[in-house]
Amino acid sequence: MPEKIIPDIVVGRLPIYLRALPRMLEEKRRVTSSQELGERLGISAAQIRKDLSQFGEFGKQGTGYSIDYLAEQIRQILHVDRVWDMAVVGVGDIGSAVARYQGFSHRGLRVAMIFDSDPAKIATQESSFTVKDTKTIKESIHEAGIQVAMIATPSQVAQEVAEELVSAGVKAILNYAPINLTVPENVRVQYIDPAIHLQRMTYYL
Amino acid sequence: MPEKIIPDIVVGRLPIYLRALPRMLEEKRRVTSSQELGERLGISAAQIRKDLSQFGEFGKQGTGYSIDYLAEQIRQILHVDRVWDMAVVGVGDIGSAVARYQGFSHRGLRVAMIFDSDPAKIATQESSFTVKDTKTIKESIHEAGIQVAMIATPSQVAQEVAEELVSAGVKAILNYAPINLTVPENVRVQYIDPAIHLQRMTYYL
DNA sequence: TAGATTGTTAATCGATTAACAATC
DNA sequence: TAGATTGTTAATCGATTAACAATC
Repeated sequence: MPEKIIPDIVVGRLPIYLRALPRMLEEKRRVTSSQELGERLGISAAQIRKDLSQFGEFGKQGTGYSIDYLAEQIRQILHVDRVWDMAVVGVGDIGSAVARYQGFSHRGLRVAMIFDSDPAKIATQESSFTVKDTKTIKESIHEAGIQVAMIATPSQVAQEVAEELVSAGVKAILNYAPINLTVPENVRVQYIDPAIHLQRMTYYL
Repeated sequence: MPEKIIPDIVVGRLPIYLRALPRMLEEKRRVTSSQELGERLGISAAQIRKDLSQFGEFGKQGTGYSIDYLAEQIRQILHVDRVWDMAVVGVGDIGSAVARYQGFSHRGLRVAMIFDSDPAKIATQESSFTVKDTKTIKESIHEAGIQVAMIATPSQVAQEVAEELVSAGVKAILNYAPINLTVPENVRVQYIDPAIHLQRMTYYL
């Protein structure tokens, strides 16, 4: 039975829907509609219904969606109804900010390990972690069964770090280095580069 | 004369093209083709040619594109052939990492001012900046004529900070707080939220 | 000249929106 | 019941790709 292929652009919107739902709960809302959610997010109601309907029927005619239930369903779809251990490579400004960030654990992710190649940093304490030598990436990550990693190294070494991570079994990489990575097609990469986002806006200034 | 409207998705790819070009120069390349650039970026050659042709004719049949010339043209299109001053609001882990980041200036941007509301931080030194009181946002930013800002505050105050920035004349906001902002339609917002990118990948794990 | 690669058009593909029957 | 809102289909819209004449 061939599994239905969901467009990547639809998958990409699910985390945005999911992020909004706990905020609505905080406001003591219990039920929402595609229209209300759409207005908050600047997305059309039709699109939200269409996206969600790819995965099942989560709403009730006349009433809308139970916020709690919808959030739980999206968590399951995205596999964040569990917690994924992550490795961070590069303990510079960004790497340590990420290591200290408290916001991941509610969202199905957690930093479990950090690496650097600088002898002055290796074996020191950073947040609640002892910095490991990047030379041990393959062994440590493989042993821990970690599949998700963030690269926060200088651009020059990002590609080789990526290859090391892949050989250790990593399947999802979030890259903070401002460079395009080449990885096998069964590995996913996402990029965070503030300058890219900013240049996208300066066009309109 | 109505100016041609360029799709936002095309504008969004220009910074990606631009980022790759100086790297090619470093490798002593002087000329490239849509095919070569496309292979590096995982984008089709036809799309790159189509995108660029929206803005002019930058290549030569049979030869390709002069890397130097193309980069300069894209910089002009994106208005990063100058340097934009930016304000950073929130001097936590992310805010200070951004304030210290050296990579903006080559790309047409520069942090010029940082703000926090914590009395323990106001007037202290952070990187090369003296932290200003968020209460002075409107006055300081307006006086400096700053149009670009980054929000790196807790989510709870991000919306009100955004409104303050807008009233000070800011037209482009990069938001690190994991929350959707509501702004007037002449103001652009881009979001950076690592958890969103990560959840987009855990779907496939 | 022969080979390569652009810029552009037309064809294809895919995503978004509008509309509405079903139904809570 | 009347009103509201879903899930889904068909229509529209927009983006990507293929193909090729032009030309360096």
